[in-house]
Amino acid sequence: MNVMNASPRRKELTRLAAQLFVQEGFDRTTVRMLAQEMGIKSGSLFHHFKDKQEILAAVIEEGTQNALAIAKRALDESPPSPEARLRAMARAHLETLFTDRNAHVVALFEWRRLDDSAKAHLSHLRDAYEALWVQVIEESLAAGLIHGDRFLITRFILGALNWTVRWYDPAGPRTPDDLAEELIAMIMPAR
Amino acid sequence: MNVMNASPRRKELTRLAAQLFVQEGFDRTTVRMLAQEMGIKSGSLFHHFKDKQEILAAVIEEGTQNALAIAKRALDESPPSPEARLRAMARAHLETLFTDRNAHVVALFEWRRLDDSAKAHLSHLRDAYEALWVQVIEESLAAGLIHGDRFLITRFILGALNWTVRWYDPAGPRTPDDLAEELIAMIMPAR
DNA sequence: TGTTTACACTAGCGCTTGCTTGGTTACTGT
DNA sequence: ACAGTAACCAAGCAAGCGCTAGTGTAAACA
Repeated sequence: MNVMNASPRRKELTRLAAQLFVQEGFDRTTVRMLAQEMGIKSGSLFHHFKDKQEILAAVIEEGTQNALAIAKRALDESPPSPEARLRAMARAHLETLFTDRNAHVVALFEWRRLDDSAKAHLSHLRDAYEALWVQVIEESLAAGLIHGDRFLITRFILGALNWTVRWYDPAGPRTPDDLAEELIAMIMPAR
Repeated sequence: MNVMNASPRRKELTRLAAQLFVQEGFDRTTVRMLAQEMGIKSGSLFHHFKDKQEILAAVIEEGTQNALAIAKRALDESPPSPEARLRAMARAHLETLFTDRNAHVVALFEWRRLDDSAKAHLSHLRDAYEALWVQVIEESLAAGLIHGDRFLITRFILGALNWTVRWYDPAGPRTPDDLAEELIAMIMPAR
């Protein structure tokens, strides 16, 4: 087997796997389907990945790392005001869903299929991403921009954003920025 | 096979199935697991249900019907003010998640596993439930209680509420009513 | 030039899956 | 007493599953 490196071939395979996992779900996606999508036979798959689990972990790792990178960059480029930073995070979240939708959806809805060791490894990445949100929300609370329970507000906002993958249509009239704008407006009292 | 009636035995089996579907997911729940949980052999299962799909449909139908009934009752018993009705809907939604969690979670996360005909049949129920939300939100908009895009606000609120199944712990310090209170406070400007 | 490495193939093993079949038991109304 | 019926069981089939073993080949490296 190839070592667990990030060969370009492996990256492409991961991208294709993400697409299939979204279409069919992890359990219903067979190694034969994955292989066919990749233009090889099912046996050859195990040259690139130790087992099916590892493909899932690779998909989720890439998606989360991507989301983290985009969010960090958005915060760096944002004006320092709490409101601007809040808006930047919401935009970044939805931008990820737009450009890297497959991996993100898999991360959200197939997380429980990971085995324990993969979960342990990847939950750090996830926590790092959530920590960005907690920080930005705390700044907004401190500035009196929003009010309420820090924990609940974080969950509600992330819930509203994550759920967008269930109904948002990129081909529709609304841009991701429209959504971000509306969400911020909804949670900020009187402006 | 038993006709598709609602025999008491079938109801109990549906309840147990919901629990397993939540624990393991639909695909990973085998008919043998279901049968064992029910204290019968796997073959006997097909006396009560035509196939595995039908079990899923039964679970989702019951869950949605329950949610609809609870929400309707909550609205009937609520004071007529838009704010009270909004709060009543949020409470009802979370109450459903608390008392009938399994069926609700299955409805949310295993919907795609339904075949087309079941989807067509059940989506009417789903739409009826969402219509209640749209109505209440429209009343709040008309009363100037909240502002913004009707469609987006509905989606954001339902997203935030649905996502609670991912983190809310009924054994924790917060009651469902606490959550409802906080959510309403979050989206209502200045009070 | 000879050796290694990356990548793919063929073939199939051992197991699990959803579901069927044919028969048995216990109860119910006539 | 007897037919009908709901509920179950034992046994197993056909298909599909993840994964392995052994081999071939072309390019890269020594």
